[in-house]
Amino acid sequence: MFYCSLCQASHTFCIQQHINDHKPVISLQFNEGELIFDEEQQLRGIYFIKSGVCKISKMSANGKEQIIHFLGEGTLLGIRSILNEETTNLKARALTPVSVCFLSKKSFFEILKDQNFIRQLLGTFAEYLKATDDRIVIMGQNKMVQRLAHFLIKIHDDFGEDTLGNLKLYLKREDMASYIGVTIESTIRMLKVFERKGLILIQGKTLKILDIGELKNISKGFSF
Amino acid sequence: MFYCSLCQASHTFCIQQHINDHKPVISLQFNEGELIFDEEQQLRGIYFIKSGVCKISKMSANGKEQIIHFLGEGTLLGIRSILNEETTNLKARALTPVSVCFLSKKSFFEILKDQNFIRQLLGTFAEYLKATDDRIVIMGQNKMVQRLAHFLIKIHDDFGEDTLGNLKLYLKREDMASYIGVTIESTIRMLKVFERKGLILIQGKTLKILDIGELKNISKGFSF
DNA sequence: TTAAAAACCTGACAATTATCAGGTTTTTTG
DNA sequence: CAAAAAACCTGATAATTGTCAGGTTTTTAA
Repeated sequence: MFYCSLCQASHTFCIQQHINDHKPVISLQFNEGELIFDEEQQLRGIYFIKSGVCKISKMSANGKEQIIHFLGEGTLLGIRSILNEETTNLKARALTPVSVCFLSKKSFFEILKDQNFIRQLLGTFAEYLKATDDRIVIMGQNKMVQRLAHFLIKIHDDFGEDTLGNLKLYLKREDMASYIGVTIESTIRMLKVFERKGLILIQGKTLKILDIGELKNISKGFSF
Repeated sequence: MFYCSLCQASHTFCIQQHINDHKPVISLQFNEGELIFDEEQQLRGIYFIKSGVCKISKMSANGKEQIIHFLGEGTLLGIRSILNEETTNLKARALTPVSVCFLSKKSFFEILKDQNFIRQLLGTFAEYLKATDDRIVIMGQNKMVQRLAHFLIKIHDDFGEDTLGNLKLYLKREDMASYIGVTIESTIRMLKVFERKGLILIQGKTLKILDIGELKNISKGFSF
């Protein structure tokens, strides 16, 4: 993590560091719920999340939405389609107010000449691949109890708690369900089970994790 | 696709083209069923599949194996862990006799200086990412009928038919089940359903697809 | 070539998850 | 603020998939 004087934000790595005297990036803001880009769209460049959280999803042939990842600050969006010169295969929507740097395709390929940037990019890709591989394993081998427990831990680890100890990122039951790949009803029922067992506490829009150790056990298929 | 005079094989792209006067690659052979590398292993380099098919899998916390992909010729293995300087997170096992080029870490990083190679590598990563994203959607949103139909089409498209019209790649029910994320029993039962409907024909180790159009419909959740 | 091992198959039953058809509560908006 | 909309919740029931406990067939190896 380092502090970027241009972005005014802390990142694991930052496009702007590599731009130097190339084209300046454009700063864009998206409101909560706004679409950043849709599937099958022709992008003119890539997006770097400075702050906020997005959901990355894809429609199944059934017409149901599967959320692939929740991504926060320090993440690049849209590189895959820019690199392959294809339309996007995923949809990105802001879950909170989101601030991004937009970098044109041309500028991106300029930066791509920088050896340092390439290595960071390859490393990022590699990380992302590892994460998606893990996700396939979880979707394929785990029951929904485990998937929900794993999801809660992930949201806790990735986006943290507020001062009261509640999860910072609020998500609708619908989005939780779409991420873990079950129906809304099943998600609600299992959340209630977790609450009754004293693992979490739900009060309106807030969700507090009370027993992360037990949730970890559940996610691994031990107890429950 | 081009023909590589060193490998004596056709590839979409080839490491050896980029090696020039660097270290020569080592040619390795693996028998059917042999382990190429396991999880949590420290690799000394990367592998490029010249011929044959591998299964790439990962153990879930439950102790059950999830097959992530079946990979054939022209594929690179082990780059993720080399790039991140980490141990492997996946296991690679030969499903048929497999012939690979092994390229040491040092040589790999030499080649990585070549702009052409980098672009090809990034493109490959991007393709792979798209494939895994699709896989998450299928695992999350589709019932096992759809997943099995999708699997059969994929094996057909990726590895083709022999002269008699049977699938070239033979897979055990166990591996089919592990790929689609269900039990062996469920897999067997659904294959029988497909056979009774006249969509496939099973004779011993051979499996012939009779109605690929209908399988495609099923995979999309239409009929059935 | 014949045991042994591995792979394949089946049925009965249990567990998990989805569907449907309502509710209630919370949030948004005119 | 009141009405509308969205989000959340519940129960009854059905569909899907897993588990267990056997089989049979095919392949492997002594």
